[in-house]
Amino acid sequence: MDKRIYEMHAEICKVFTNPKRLEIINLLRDGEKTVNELTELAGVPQANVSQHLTVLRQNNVVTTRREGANIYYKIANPKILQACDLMREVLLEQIKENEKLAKRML
Amino acid sequence: MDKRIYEMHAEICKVFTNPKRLEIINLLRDGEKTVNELTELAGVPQANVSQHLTVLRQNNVVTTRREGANIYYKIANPKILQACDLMREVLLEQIKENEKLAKRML
DNA sequence: TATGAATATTCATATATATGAATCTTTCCT
DNA sequence: AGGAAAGATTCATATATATGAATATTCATA
Repeated sequence: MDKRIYEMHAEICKVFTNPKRLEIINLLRDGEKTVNELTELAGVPQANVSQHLTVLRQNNVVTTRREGANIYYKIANPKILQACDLMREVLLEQIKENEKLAKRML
Repeated sequence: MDKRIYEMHAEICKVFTNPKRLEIINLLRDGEKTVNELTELAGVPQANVSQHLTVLRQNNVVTTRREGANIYYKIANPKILQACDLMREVLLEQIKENEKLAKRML
């Protein structure tokens, strides 16, 4: 059937399993940024930022635009941010649940 | 700051990086199912289904309910399905884009 | 064309993940 | 109590991933 779609889906989700990549994605939330800007904002070595950007680019999560010596990165599809935000909501709800449970333990 | 949230977010996304787990999640879309039902529907060895269900359970992506010898699994939070659906839309849009590009190559 | 700034790639290594095989636990039924 | 069905766990192994270090590429400008 469409087992293939599950494989592709699993593959693209791998992009989101790294905290630094998630931070980069979040930094791009309000529009494009250069590698340098991302490097400074994320506080991670430039080479590492570049490695993560490569992963993001290869999976079409971001697109690029060259302007002189700079390369601007931006989120390719706003739905990606929506999905990330939904997952973050799920996370926060989980945390709240755990807190409730913890209180009941007292 | 909230680096910790990126780590948790990355962690929960690992749940979605396996095609069989995604299939299981999809099988649970319309309501709870037993391990046996999931095993038959997914066409995967029972032990492996159980392994994946453990991952899903540990990450609070599913919840369980015992009824006699059977254990029913269901999706813990509908937002999880929403997020999955959004990512699938992104994927399908990517595929369409690639097809367009391919046609232009002719 | 030489230099510097911006970005990308390669490689090595440590760590994590997926899965089959075997085994164990729980519950039901007689 | 004994056996069968439902589900979980453990272990070993193969494969994938993250990152630092070093190096390479691309572009702008003097």
